[in-house]
Amino acid sequence: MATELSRPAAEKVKIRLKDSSEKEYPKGCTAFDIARDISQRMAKTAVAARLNGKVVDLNTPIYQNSSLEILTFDDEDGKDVYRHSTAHVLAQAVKNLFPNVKLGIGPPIEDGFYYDFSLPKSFKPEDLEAIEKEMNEIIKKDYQFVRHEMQREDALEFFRKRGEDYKVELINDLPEEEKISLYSQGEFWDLCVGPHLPSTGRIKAVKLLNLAGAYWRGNEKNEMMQRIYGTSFPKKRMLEDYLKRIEEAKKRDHRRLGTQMELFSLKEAGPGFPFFHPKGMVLRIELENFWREEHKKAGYQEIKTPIILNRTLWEQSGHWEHYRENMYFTSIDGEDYAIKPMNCPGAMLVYSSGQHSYREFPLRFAEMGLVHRHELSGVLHGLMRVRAFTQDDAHIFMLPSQIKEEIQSVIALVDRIYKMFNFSYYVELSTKPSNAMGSDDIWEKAITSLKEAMDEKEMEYTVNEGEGAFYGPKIDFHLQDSLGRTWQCGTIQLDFLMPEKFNLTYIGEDGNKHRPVMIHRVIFGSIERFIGILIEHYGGAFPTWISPVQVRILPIAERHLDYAYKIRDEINKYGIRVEVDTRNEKVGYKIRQAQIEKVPYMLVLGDKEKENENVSVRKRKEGDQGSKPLKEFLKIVSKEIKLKVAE
RNA sequence: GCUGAUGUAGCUCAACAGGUAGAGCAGCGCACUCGUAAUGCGCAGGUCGCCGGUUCAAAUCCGGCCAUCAGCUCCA
Repeated sequence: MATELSRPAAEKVKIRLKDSSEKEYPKGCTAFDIARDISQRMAKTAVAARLNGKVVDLNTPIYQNSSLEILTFDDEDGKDVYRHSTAHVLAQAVKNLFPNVKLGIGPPIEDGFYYDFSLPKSFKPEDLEAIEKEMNEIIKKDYQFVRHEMQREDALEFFRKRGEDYKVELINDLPEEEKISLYSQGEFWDLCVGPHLPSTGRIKAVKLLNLAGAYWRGNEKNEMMQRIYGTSFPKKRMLEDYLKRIEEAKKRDHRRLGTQMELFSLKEAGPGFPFFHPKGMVLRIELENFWREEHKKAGYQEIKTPIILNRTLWEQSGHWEHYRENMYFTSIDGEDYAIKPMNCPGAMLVYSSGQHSYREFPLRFAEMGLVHRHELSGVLHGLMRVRAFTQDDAHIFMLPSQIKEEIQSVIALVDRIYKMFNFSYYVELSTKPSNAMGSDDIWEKAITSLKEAMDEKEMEYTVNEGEGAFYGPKIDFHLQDSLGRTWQCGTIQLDFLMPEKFNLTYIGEDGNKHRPVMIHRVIFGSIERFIGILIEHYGGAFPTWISPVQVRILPIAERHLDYAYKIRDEINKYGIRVEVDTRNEKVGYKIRQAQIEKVPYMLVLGDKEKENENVSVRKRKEGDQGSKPLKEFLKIVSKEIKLKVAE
């Protein structure tokens, strides 16, 4: 094909490249030809191409004037093609080793790929090694990935004959007019839209990571398949770096750090019911104090509602019908009671215990409410997913005309609080679920309000169809843990239904009774989950203002203990959390301990300091800061704490 | 809840092929009195997740349950 390029061809096509330069190529040339024309390096690193906006195989012939971008592993789409092709190699390897396996699907995902298989015997971890070896054989053979298009009936017949029931189901579900495409490499054929790498040999480093069950098509009513996860890279070194990164991330795991730093613990005695230890409590109380300050400033009033309430209330709120599966129950004097899974009904009762005027609106009731939810045993995860947690809740009652502005002010509060910790977050809009109460009209109205509020602020968000609460749509704020898994923290839910159910009213300008609109919202989400995220975000090295121990005094020898205690008492007077390492150890040892425990400030005290009434300051990140008068140190630390400096 | 894996001292992990448990760190004691990431010696610490079975003998083999981990489903 290289010769074709140099041969004068009758017909040419104009190709506009990524740098918006334009060049002519013979009609029918491929993206790969053009990559080769650009540079040797480009030809080597190219994995696929974007032709007029669509990602295609490198060997796709081009017959029309087009815009073309050569994709490499560094492009997100290129990465997907690379991993997707690796998934096909995985499927081929499994098929070679276990010929009676049935294939599910095998897409690329963030950081890798997976493939779902159905096989009577279950894969053992040892099998992964054998499969990986087989994959490397397939890579070595450098099979071409070849695209084939088939008539629907032929494709159905093809997979039926091979006993690939899942593929048959997939084809049957494809729209009538859709072209059916298959890809083959060597003997292996798979239903696939593509695109793919030119050949298996392009895959340079593969690693199978783990094994898990996954329901066919993500539906728990379907049979469970065996999913193999893996990843691949164009360089061995990149794979090693990736694996190292995972290892490092595991060291930041809040469950591990939480134990090490004595923040909290989880016991068999109470699965999903975390125990907070003194140091974890310090962190928690600091967060709550901060939260109270911010909410007072933002015009919220705090309330507290009971944990246990009568069944009739839950019937009224709709929880009995829509949320019973997740609730715990008890009985008192022969009557049914429920342990609250949400705070809203309590807040409704507070609202309805008096008359309200439109002049009070928006009326903001905040509540640190402890809720219990029966989560499935398999989903429990440290502090991130528990069965009892404290929501930093609020219920805001207002006029319909105040919706947009109020939602925007909650969004602003979320943003302000998250920024305190340098969190980056992403936002989802969740719409009407299948078990919802209320009419489509009301839902439509609520969803539109949320959209408008966000669009006006030019926020980026994705829409999560059918994932709203049963009483209203919501805006969700997601934060990431150390492994990049995301957890929903903040949420803003617009509710026209609860006020209806509880017959809430306010007296309007006209002197008549009207129905208020309500917002449910949390910012931390749950204090427990938020603390989990915080631990992983900072790797345990918290900003000074929330550090359980802010200053540790390290006396050099026993004779410096008295001076250490004197300094400690002095620091204590400033409300700074300080402790003395009284152990009879060398200073290097004490420093190591304090470093491991991520104490922000260490004060080394010996003869020199005692003599000059000084302290030697060491910061956990910067190291030795030299010695200075205590007063000066106090000034620096107090200011850092007061301003809540985030590192 | 489902699939797979794991469960031994406060923590991290050993104990080959059944013969009633061992190390490092942490803790405690003693000596050293020390200057910015581990001083030395000694002591103590275990219902081997729980229940049952096989066996002369079970941490080890088998069954049930519980918890944890990864993922699926679900959610703050």
